[in-house]
Amino acid sequence: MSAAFAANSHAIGQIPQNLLPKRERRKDARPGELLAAALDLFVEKGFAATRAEEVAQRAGVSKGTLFLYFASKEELFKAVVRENISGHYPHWHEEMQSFGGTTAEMLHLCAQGWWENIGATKACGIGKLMMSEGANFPDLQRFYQAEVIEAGNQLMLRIFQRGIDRGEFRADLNVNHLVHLFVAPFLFLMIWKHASPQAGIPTLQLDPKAFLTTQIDVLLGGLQAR
Amino acid sequence: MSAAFAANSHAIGQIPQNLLPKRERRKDARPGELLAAALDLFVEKGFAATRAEEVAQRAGVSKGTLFLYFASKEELFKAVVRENISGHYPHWHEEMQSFGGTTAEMLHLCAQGWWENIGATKACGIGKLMMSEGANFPDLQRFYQAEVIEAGNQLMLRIFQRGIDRGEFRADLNVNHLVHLFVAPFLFLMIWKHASPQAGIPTLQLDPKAFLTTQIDVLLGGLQAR
Amino acid sequence: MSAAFAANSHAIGQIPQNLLPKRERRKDARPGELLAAALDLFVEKGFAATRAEEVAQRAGVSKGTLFLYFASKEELFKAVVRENISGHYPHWHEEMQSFGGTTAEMLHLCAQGWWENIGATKACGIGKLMMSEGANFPDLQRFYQAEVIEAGNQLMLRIFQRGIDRGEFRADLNVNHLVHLFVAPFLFLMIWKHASPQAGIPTLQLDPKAFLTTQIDVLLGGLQAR
Amino acid sequence: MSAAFAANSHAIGQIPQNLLPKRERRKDARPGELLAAALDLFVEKGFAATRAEEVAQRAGVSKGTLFLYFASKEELFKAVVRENISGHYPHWHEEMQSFGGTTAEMLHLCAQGWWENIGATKACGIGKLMMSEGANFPDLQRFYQAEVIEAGNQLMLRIFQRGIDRGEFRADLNVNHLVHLFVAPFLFLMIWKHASPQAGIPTLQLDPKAFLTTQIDVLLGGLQAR
DNA sequence: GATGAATGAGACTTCATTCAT
DNA sequence: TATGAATGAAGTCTCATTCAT
Repeated sequence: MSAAFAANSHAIGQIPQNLLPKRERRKDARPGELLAAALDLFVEKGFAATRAEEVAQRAGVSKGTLFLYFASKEELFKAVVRENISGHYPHWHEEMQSFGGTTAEMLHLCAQGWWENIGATKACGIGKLMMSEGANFPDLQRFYQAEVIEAGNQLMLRIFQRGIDRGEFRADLNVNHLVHLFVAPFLFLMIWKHASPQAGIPTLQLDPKAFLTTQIDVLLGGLQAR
Repeated sequence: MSAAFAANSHAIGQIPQNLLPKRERRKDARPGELLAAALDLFVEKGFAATRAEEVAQRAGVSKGTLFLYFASKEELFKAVVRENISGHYPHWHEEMQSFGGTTAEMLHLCAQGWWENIGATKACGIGKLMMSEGANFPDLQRFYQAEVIEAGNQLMLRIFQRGIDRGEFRADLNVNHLVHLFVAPFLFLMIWKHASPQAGIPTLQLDPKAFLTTQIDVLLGGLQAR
Repeated sequence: MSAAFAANSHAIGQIPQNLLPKRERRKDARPGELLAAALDLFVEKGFAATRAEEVAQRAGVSKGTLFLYFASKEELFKAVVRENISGHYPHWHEEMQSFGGTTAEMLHLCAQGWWENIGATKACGIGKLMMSEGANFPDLQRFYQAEVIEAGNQLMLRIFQRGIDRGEFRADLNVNHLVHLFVAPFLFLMIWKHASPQAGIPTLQLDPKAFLTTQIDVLLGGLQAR
Repeated sequence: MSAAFAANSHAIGQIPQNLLPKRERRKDARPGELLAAALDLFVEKGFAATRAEEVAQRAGVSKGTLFLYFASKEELFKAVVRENISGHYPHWHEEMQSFGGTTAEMLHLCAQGWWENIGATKACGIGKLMMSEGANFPDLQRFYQAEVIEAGNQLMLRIFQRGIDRGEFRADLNVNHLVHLFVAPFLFLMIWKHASPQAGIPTLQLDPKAFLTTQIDVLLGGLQAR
């Protein structure tokens, strides 16, 4: 197992299309091109400062075409979030269901999967964006809270519950708190990544994967059923 | 010494005005009220999302008055930065010049001063704001880089140089790197403070002053001339 | 006679097609389906508010197909007008030419034909539409004026002239005025029909055919050559 | 009494301002100028076809200024309706309260007031506009229904009730129906007025005030308590 | 100095129309 | 012939900035 856990990198729901007639291929490719351009620009400039026309231009289409595929700038953003973040969840959930190893292994695979699919990619910038601008776009804030945060927490909740149910973890701890503890280092990495490039922040040398591994090991140390 | 180092809290350049006739006082107070309102709103909503009129309203004046004192929204922001961050530098520089203790003590006082004047105040949000929005406002980015980051680094550079010159610190290390190492925990606190309230970031219990003390002690441990 | 006068209801220029192979039939039916959909929507929502795509959808074809048959939305509207209003004129003209009865009978048959083919159908809404929106679409206004109003008036003119020529009507009246007098009740019915459903207009019980009959009889009373 | 009933023609809530400093006067005059321009254009071209910028231009101001006074095109329309139609209601209501004559006289004065303040003015076009375009702007439709139609009906309801209560009118009739009967000729005039100028509608000579008088007399004939 | 009315560039969004397939 | 993806002009609305008073 597990290879798959971490390896469906990008291209959620994208199919090789080299056999389709060109027009058709174009049609199917458009949303992807637009989503890619939008991800770039949203992460680069923020939501408010990204102009719809610029997204279209970068995707090589006209302004009108963008609105052909996405009803509004906010819907475009939601699609970017689904494509790059919450779209991974169902797959991760399946992986988890069919996983045979220990729950500790599972948590490490989660970390690896997250890093490879989100942490190390531009998708990571979306989290930072929501922190900066969320308050100005309540609809997006609600969407992100529900579709990314809550849903993500649910995913983790099940894993910790599995650990408890199988007797691997102590049963006397609040599972929600465990989730928060587990998630904290991921959030830290998200911030750290996007704080760096800009305003003169010094190196703060850090190997993210090693960092995550350490954090999880520490957590697991405290979780082990005696 | 030192009390002054940490205690010029707010109101840089503001004079107690309770003795002036009311009309006069109001007039002189205007820019201060505007700067306070602007700080609040910039930190709360970001630079782009803060409307000039709202700043004026919160300061109890009209939009026109704002532009009477500040040529543009960007200039207003610069003034806020000067008032709340770089405005401290000359004073800190003087403190440093006249300081009689060890350089290690000096660094601890720096940390304390920073925390009390910036870290614990709204000014802290400006750093986060520059990280989020800096890229969209190159002029501000340049200004902040020069007036806050470079100037701050110069300040620290002189302190470390003093330590080396006085034989307190090892002389075989790159002083710039030392500055970066020293500054990193401050940046971390800045991020940590502004990451919390919003999108589901968990508590991450942390006593900032103790955290800074520890970080500096660790650094000093490695710096001590043998 | 006369049956024909009143009975070519809809489907001007439409041919029974049940014997053709399906593909062919569809092809030829296209414009008719589009015209029907367009009539519905124009009457329902007005000219400006009717979107071309919606017309196409309701006709079960794509937007492109609509523009294959009609060069523009305005041309589509003109075609609707021809199909449903002015398209009747040639036929009515022929009826008139070959009609053997009195001119008074003729006028009553006109009223009946108008009511059955226009007044009682959706076509009636086109008149109201031109009253509401005509001013915003000068090209349509001109077209309607010429093709529907002027041409219709010509038709009536000939009838009244026939009455005069045949000594049935007084010869000392301005024929144009007679036409206007005759047409007024038709306009009234057009307005009345489309004013009702909406903004609180009360029932105003009215039997349109009886109303027309009465109006014409009154007119004829004044027209009779002594 | 009664003069006032019919004579507050236009200028609801407008005060002679020749004594105010020019700037102030300007400020207060703007909304009125914009409302006048908007009334003209809405009646002339309809709601959808009227561009905000055109309204501003005709009022001699810029696009931005319009939105300074009216939050949206729909709000502008509502303000036009209030200024020209429902704004009269409170005054009419007071007139009615303090009126000493018979209810029949009252109804005639209503008709006169309506004709002078609405029927004979551009305000009359608003009714026609709502009939044509209301369906496309549900929010306006609701507003108009509540603020103009329902409120107007309430006004009339009280009058008829007064007639019944004072024994002037038969008590065995549904008062709502009476209101509808009374209102019908007003609606007819509204339509009639706006049907004429455009698509070649013939003269249909009609003296509106005489028409209203006749209609009301007929109604009163049927209403008289025996 | 202070005001706040006025401006207009610029953003999002709609939709008739085109055109490659 | 039929499609439907693509376009871009045009419309509504926002807001930093100006300026007469």
